[in-house]
Amino acid sequence: MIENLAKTYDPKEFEDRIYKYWMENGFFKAEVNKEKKPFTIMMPPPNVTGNLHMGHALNNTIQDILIRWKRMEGYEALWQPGTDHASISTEAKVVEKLKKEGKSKEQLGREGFLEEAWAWTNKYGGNINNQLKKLGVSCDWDRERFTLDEGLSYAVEEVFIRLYNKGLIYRGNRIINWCPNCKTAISDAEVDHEETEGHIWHIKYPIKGEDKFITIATTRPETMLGDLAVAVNPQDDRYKDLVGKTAILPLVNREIPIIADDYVDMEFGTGAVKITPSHDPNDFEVGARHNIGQLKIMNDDATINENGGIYEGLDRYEARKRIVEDLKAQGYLVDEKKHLHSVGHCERCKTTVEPIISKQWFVKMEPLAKPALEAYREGKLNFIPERFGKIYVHWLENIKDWCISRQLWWGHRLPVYYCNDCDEIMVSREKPETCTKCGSNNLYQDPDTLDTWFSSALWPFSTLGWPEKNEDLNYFFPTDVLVTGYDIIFFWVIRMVFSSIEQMGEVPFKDVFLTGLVRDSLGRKMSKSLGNGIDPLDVINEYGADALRFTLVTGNSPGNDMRFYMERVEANRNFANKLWNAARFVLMNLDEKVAVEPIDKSSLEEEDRWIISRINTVIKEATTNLEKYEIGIAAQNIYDFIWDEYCDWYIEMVKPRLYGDNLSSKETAEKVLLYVLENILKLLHPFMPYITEEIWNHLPSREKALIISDWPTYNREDENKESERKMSFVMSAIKGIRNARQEMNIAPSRKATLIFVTQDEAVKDLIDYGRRYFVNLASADTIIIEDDKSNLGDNNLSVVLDRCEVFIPLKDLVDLDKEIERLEKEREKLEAELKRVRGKLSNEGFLKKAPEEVVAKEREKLEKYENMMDKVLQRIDSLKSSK
RNA sequence: GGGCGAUUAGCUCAGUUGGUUAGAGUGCCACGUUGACAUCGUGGAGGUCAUUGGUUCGACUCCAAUAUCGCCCACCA
Repeated sequence: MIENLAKTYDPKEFEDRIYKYWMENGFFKAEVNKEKKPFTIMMPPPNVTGNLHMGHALNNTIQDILIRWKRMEGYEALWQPGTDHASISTEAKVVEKLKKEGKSKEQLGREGFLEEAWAWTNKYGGNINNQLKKLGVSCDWDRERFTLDEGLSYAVEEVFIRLYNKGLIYRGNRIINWCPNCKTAISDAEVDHEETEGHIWHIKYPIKGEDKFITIATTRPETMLGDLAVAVNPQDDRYKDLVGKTAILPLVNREIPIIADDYVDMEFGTGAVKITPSHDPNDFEVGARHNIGQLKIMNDDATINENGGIYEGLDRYEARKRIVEDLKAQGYLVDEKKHLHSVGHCERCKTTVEPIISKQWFVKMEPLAKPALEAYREGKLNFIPERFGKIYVHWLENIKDWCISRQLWWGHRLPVYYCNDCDEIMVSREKPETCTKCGSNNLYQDPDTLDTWFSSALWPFSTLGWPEKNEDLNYFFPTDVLVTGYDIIFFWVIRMVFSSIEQMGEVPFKDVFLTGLVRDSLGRKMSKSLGNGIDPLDVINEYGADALRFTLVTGNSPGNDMRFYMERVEANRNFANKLWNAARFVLMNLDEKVAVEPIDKSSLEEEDRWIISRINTVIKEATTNLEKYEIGIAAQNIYDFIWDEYCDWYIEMVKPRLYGDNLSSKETAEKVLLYVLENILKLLHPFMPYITEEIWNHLPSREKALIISDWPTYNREDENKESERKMSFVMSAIKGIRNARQEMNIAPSRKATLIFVTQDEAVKDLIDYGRRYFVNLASADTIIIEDDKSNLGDNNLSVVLDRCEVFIPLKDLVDLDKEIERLEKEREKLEAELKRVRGKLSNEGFLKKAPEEVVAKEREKLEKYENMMDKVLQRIDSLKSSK
């Protein structure tokens, strides 16, 4: 008897202790080891000041499963952790904090603000890592990186400079998305489009020198203050004679040309479009083609600027209202209709984005997108599930240049300097002494910082020390798999791919595993504003990290959203408890000396061979499924085996041996129980690392920690189909007997004689051999085997099996009518089956074209069912006639 | 306007290349405290796999339409 486990599973008692044990022993560490193959995963860096939510819990659980499994398989497994500075989001939080203190960014100045931001980062920066630790993640914490680290910042500058020198980064005056609340430019990817109910107004512009008008349509009338032309389609007969003439902008009285451009859709609106080149991307293009100049009419906070005349100072929506009123009053408003259209919002603060002309820095995307597309087409990059490949391709094929400058302070400042005297641009890591063009020493650095995603795009190699050439980079890069949410493909996945190809010459990872969203029980997105978020830490606290992890990876296939139910967590906690108690049972019955002895195969009994064969198959199935990233199915394989086969059948079958007098048989049972338990713990470890390690630590046979033990492998010689067939007969007999007894309401405590009637010698042997199964599991006291049933009376329950009938004499308890009714139900079931099988076998096409083995299987079924049907009918007749 | 996903037991979901008596968890009903576990055991009820066609000897699985729901992308003022 061995030191016992606690009576009930209590994850709180050991989870933290086990995590500490792993950390103290350095099991998560990875280092260059030429003896081993590397396996690398880069953890998507969470926002440094963020908190763990279910999305993190999901993708980190998946990563941890993969890394633990590969570590056990003998790979040098590196899981690289770290955090992201999240420029716009962190800056907003700090600004808000300052606001509460009555301070502002501008008051503090850049230096002062950055001090505040670092203080904030240091205060909240550790939170998410501690939360991840609760989940059990086995990443190499010694390698933790932060996107604003010195090394990573160096990499960012390096890439910027390289791309600039290659002409892939440029500064340009173009239409960008401006967030008037965050007061910065944002990239296209950071704009969420939302269908919004607005209005469309038709406004007539007088034609100069004529008593005519041209009517345009717009959804943003305030932008007319910046109109520099009216455009029509050159094919449009309605307006042919107006092209080349001049329109007079109402309210403003500016003279603007009427131009012809293919961009205009004759079918839409009035077929005439106002052109506002500084406030609309299409108008910008049209304007450029016709060389009509620029006129910006808005400030950074979306109020009208000095170019807006009497509307100066008004907010954009106030200006819209006033302009519509004025147009109406002056008779220019022709029509006003409700109109559904898509409006861009700032992904972070939800403010309506204003397209606006601005001087910003851009990455030229086409030359970078091309090799990224090729890599995918050449199969160097796989998506799981595959369908996301299409999204990747579509985005890259339609990509536009990436606006990377942000009017923020928290982030990587552009390594760009300007000459105050001659406006020369100098890109360099350090501030140049003098202007490279005019020699002036009157230089200043660009105040802008880079898009956060510019630095995270480099994550797979910057974290390994790039641009320095080192062993780590050589060994661990490229990485093996990236696990992240599908909502981040554009922001991050694609940018890592083209950045890696550009800087490293190869893709950063082979596989991209995309997770779905974790939703609440009603299918809604978990969000702060709805207050429907479930805190993973609360769940861990109540049910343990293992139960949470199991819940997140089961009952769901890759890329699909899932609903989160506490009932499911509870069920998985119950599973952990089941395993806990099974282990407790094994240990209670295990002799310490026996535990370390090898199994003598010749002493194995039928159920031993069966369970060994079964675990062997499960090892194969689970491993294959993991290889296919079918994590949920792998988990299900293991779960079913543990609960149904190991606990419900094997442990129950083996009990008489453990309590019996045959010492050798008892010891064999102990060894097999332990052997299977060891393999169960290994298989389940990646999914439920805590409970498995805790139980493992109680096994007398353990040599080293479970986390670094060897992943089990399939052995051909352990597979035993013969034992599986035999056991499946025994189990179906037991089930049949239990079923009949319960249907007839005979309590399990009422022991009975079982009379097996069969002429099949093999079946006889098996029943004889397996007496104890029936005694223990089918409430039998005596077991009799007969050739012939002719002298058995009718006062029996009868169970029809394959090649065998069981009679249970329970004279006083058996109600004949009820028994007939029960057998009639059996008959109906068999009838349906027979009909199906006969149908198949009488179909000539089936016989001709189906594979032989499939036909043979159906023939076997037919024989079996016919045989069983005969017996059931005989029995029914016999009972009826004896009434 | 394009693209994608979902539709399977009351509920939430699996079902891996077409051949299973279509599964699980949960819920429901009945019975059960034999020393691993009531966070349990045993048995049961419950599904014409959204609809309609097609391919095939054979379709939950492949193809095409339809319907409903959801998501993503897109410059139509």
